[in-house]
Amino acid sequence: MSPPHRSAVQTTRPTLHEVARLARVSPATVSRVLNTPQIVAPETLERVQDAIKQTGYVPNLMAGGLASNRSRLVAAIVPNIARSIFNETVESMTVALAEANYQVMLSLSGGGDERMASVVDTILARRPEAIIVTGNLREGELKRRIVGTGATVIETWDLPAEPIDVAVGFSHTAVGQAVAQALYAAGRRRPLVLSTNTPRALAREQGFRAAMEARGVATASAAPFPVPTSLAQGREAFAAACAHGAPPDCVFCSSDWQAHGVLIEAQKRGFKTPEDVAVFGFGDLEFAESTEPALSTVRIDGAEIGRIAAKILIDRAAGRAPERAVFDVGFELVRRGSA
Amino acid sequence: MSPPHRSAVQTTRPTLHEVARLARVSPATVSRVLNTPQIVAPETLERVQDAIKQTGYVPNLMAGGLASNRSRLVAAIVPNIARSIFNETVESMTVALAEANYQVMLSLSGGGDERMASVVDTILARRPEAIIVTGNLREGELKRRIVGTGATVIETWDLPAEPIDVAVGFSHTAVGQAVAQALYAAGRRRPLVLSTNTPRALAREQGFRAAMEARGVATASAAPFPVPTSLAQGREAFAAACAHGAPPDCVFCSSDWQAHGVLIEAQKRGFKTPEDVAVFGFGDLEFAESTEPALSTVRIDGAEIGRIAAKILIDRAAGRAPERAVFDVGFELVRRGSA
DNA sequence: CTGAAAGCGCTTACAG
DNA sequence: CTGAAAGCGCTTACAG
Repeated sequence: MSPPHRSAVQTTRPTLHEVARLARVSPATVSRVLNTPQIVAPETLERVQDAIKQTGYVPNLMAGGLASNRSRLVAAIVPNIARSIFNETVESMTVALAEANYQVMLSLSGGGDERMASVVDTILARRPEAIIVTGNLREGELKRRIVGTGATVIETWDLPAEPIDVAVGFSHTAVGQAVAQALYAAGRRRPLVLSTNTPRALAREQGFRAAMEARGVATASAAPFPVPTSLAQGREAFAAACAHGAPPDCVFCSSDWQAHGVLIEAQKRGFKTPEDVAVFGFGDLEFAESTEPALSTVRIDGAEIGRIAAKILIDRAAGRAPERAVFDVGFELVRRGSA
Repeated sequence: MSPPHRSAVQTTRPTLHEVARLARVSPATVSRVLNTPQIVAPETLERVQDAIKQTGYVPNLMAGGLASNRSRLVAAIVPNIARSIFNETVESMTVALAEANYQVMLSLSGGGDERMASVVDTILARRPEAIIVTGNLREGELKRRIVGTGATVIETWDLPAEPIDVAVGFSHTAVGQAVAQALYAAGRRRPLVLSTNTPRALAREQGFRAAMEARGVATASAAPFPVPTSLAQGREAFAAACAHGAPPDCVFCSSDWQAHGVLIEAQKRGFKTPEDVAVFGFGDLEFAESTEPALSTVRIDGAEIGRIAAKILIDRAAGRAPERAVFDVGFELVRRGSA
């Protein structure tokens, strides 16, 4: 991909050998300066570092990774990045891993099973030392392929009963229960749940429904929406709910987007929030505190999930096993004006 | 990072040599099957492909990249991914490049100049064949280092007067002018502009201001906000504008987020939109059509920017120079209820 | 159409 | 603390 019309440009980079020659040491010593500086003599160190600066040398990590069998690469598989709740996790993990000289390869799994298969091949071809999964890694061939690599596998944003390796997340069922309890305590008896077609959103719905049922309250639900969620889904669902008999007196949404949509539609239809209808979101996205009224929601510390994942990886690289197989970061109910 | 407590697991992957042995061909032939299948005999092809399937062989791209001096890697530098307007561009580029067997490395430049420097080193260490920049690549050392690699450099989301190499974007000045013209034509004479501290947002503001001035109208502006933008910024800015004498009769925001915030705050203060105050956003984010009233805004085809960037890279890899140095994807004024 | 051989730029026991 | 040497897993002229 080197541009033909610029082929005259000097494009060959200095190698470790050239640095070694300039510093009058062996290539091995330059390698040590780069990777284990503490074991090289101070004067040598300085001479080599000068040579590195002088030549503008940047190590070739393809060569380094091949020789050392350590790619210093972590693969993160997410459904998408356009409007993803996982982005904060990926971002904080990327920053934390960068300090340990690891780089994150983002891979998009959205777009169906065929794409997922080629995504996995593409990932494995780079020999990542760890693979972070958000969303679902379904059973089967792919999972077996990934596990077979021996790489650390971290599942995030959920607490699987049987983690593949290590998991960092929280209980979606518990979230549903907690919201149901709060809404019940506030006197709500005609709940509506908006869900999506993901296992985690469905787990929240189940938790909610079970907790309401235990209190003798039946829960209505809208057909699961596709992800990513949207304002439009919330508006649409609330409008539909109003069309069928008695409107709900509270709505538990599967995202703050949907919840904001419910807020807008309810207001347009003359409902007062929270008096006539209480609204609960999920995610505590940045805008949640700025809606009118401000959104009550469930806060997940996505950045913390990323930080913990990074720590696990770094510890493993240093030969320390993780303290446990499952890390529960919990969640927090944030009560604001809408419920 | 191989987990100590699982060290008994078979973690060595099959190599190209083993595939070759199984298929009873030379390693070179296996390599050809992988990279230039059209030049190998049909029976040989089949035998090798069987062996690949049987062994579950996945090529090692560190080795391949080292040997061929082609990393098949494209670096994308973005400020952040948590709430970034560039994500659609990155996503569409990633998908388009995947089909050509290129992988995108996402790098986060946010967090100041020191981080940017180490980000660039990290990128260069992987020897990407191309580097995509969104946001700003300021002059100086870093830019020189990047250009020095000989990699294709694509600047996106703007039309620089002197592109480093190739640029894909649109004119922010023209956007500002177009919005000003539309608002003026709608009879608005007390405009307010909300901007951010980025060169592109400032260019839009300048374009807007100049176009209004040419029509004899002065433009008020709020102090530039930091990115990423938010609902809160819009609410705050509109509240502040109302505190100082005559409120604006139209607001041009630097994002749909801000615009939505203005909508909310205006409504809360009893303003009618668009009668009392017209609101224009920027970006045509997914939620823009679902606000109340629906948001008038400027649509940018971010995915198209990504697709064009991918095409340029693929063409270059095939030895075809891009048709031109600057690709203008334009923009579209989307008139909905708010202006 | 296929193979033998050299080499890509590093790292890492091993020896001193 | 440092160097010589082998090797990581591929690709690619070159020769046939």
